[in-house]
Amino acid sequence: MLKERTAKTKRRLPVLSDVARQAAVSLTTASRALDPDNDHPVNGSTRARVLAAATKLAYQPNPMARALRTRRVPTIAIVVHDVSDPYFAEVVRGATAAASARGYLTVVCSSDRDPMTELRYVEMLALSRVSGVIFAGGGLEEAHYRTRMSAYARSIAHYGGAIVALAPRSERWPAEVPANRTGAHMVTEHLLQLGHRRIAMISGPQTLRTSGERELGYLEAVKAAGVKPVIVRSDLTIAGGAEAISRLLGEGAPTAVFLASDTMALGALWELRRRGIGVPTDISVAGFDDIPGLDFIHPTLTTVHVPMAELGAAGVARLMRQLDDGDKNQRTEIHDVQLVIRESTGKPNDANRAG
Amino acid sequence: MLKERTAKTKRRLPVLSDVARQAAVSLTTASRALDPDNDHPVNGSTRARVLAAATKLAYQPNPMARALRTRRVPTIAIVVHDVSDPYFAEVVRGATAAASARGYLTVVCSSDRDPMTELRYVEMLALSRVSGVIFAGGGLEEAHYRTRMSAYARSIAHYGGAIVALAPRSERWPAEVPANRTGAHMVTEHLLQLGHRRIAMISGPQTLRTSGERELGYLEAVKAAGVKPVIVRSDLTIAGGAEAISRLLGEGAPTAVFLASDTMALGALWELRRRGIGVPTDISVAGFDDIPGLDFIHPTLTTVHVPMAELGAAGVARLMRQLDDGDKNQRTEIHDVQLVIRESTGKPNDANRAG
DNA sequence: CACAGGATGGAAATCCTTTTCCTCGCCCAG
DNA sequence: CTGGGCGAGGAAAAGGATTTCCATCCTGTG
Repeated sequence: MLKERTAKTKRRLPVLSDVARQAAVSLTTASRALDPDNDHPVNGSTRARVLAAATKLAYQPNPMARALRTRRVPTIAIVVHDVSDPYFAEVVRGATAAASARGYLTVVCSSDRDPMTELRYVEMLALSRVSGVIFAGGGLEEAHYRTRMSAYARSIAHYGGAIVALAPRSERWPAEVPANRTGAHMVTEHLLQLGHRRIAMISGPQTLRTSGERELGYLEAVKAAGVKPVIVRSDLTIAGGAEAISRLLGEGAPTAVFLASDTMALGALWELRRRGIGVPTDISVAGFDDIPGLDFIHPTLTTVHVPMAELGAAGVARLMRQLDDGDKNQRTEIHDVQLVIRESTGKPNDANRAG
Repeated sequence: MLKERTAKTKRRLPVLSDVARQAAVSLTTASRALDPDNDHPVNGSTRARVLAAATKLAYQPNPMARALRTRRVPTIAIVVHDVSDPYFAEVVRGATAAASARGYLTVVCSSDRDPMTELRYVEMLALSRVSGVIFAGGGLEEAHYRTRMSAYARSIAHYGGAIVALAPRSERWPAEVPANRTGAHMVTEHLLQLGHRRIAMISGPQTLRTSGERELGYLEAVKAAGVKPVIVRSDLTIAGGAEAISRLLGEGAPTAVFLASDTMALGALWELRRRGIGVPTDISVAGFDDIPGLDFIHPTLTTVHVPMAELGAAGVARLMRQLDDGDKNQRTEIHDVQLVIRESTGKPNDANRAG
């Protein structure tokens, strides 16, 4: 007897049955008294007794037992292309903060832009029955990717998990995305107003819808101004930006370049400096996203500000609405972006204007 | 009958009892056959039958049920000061990749350097019974922080969870840390060899052991060279770096500054440019960590390379050794660092050398 | 020939909540 | 006066694996 008590006191964490015993009620009543969402009536004084017992024992429900029964775990996941990419890092920061404020933990899955890795992650997530999954990046188009992904998505939806995208995707998922087209339009307009007439765009892979939307904004702006559009595409990486700008230089080089992401712009600036081409004196450069630290490069980069952390938080909020209110809204919410003018864009110089 | 079969086929995921039935064995045997670590003997042909049934049904064990029974979840956590800080982002990338290779998901907790937030996270983690927790940053010294943290750590250890630190901490946890002292010594030595005699250090908060170790390396080097040490401290942020360097300028300003982190160095470079002070012509600047992107700032920053992703992966490996082999080793493993010389450090100019 | 002990398999307990289904009074309308 | 319905509470099932404990059947040994 004494031994048993000692063992209990020392070793085990308090469980619901301890609370029930302490409050002299059944497990059922204890559970109901502690769950504010339960609609079964519980007498006020009984509830108070249970609550007191729970407090006294410092009882915390066991998440695993609860998860097993409710088939849902108080955890969400966010799938990104690369956590160490500043864009995604910011989104993750916003999402984890918003999730933890609601008592959820956040699993981060960094696919390194590999479709197989991403699929493997999503399979693990579906199996783990996470409450929701946020896809922060666009879809990685590839042979079996789409079919397998939609199968996993169905399985997640099937057990009641929610899904939200933070970038335009071919799947019809609820989404919170930045105003890609408007932003691209704004930055192109900015270059036009500076007097540029030869404005090229360096975009990401054609399979990425984000790239497509940004191209659209660019195209609208240049066409409206009667300027001939020039688009080259490359990887959304530093190396990709460097490689792409090389292709544009030489005969008939543009006087301004708009890159579909700041990461690529970093690569372009790097390559231009390597070649001794002045920015913005010889060529103006603009990016997109406004990742942190753009004030510390040289020259500081003109870009379009995307509210990254806000997107992450909005994704979590959307997830929670689906989970709590059964929100079935599939609409894509657009988040405003802002033009940020820094040093890397300026008027075209005479030689270029003449050429 | 038919209805039952339909329901089974359509709706539910296969569970162990389905496999057992299919293979005509008991639940017990099915479980044992599927678990390679189980030492209870199972007949070869029986095992084959179970395996075949599992494959045929595409059976995957339910992680929640398993977690409830084994009191452990196939998830680890990493606690960082700020996920969007490039240093931590890299560590997280390394850790998540290593964890997923072992079938573990990774929860990321970004404390924003707030002790209360961090404690709240760790409480959630302990409650969730994550298999292990990696503390990537140093301890946030504060009133109740240490006692509460050690209480949570005990509770984690109590249920069999593992803990690893990736920075020196007051708690005696197994740790994988960079060679802070050696690195600081190397970079200070580099400045001495360039001919600098007035070398100041801008360090982080005195409570952070990482700062302390880096100060030690600096002190050893300057003292050995007969140079007077000057240390000022500030926050490990961009703003902190900018603020600290302002304090050093003016009368008797140093000709070289070593900052305890690249983030601070970014702030210092920013402030120096704002004041029109040339780097490295007027003053040499060196950082620590070698966060990604240092090639894109101007001037590129001399620093000490810390293998961030490798630290994250080593942390996971260490966790796994504790979990699998019961490794009780509490030692601190030191990871080599490397001096990376870039543009921000150079010989002191004559005016300074004279002054 | 008897028996210790290993190989093999199964029944049932366990992990801890949540959630059916039931009771049991009691009050009110018909 | 009686059946319907509501407030309150409980017993037991469910959720899906792992892990005791046995129960057999063999085989080698003394």
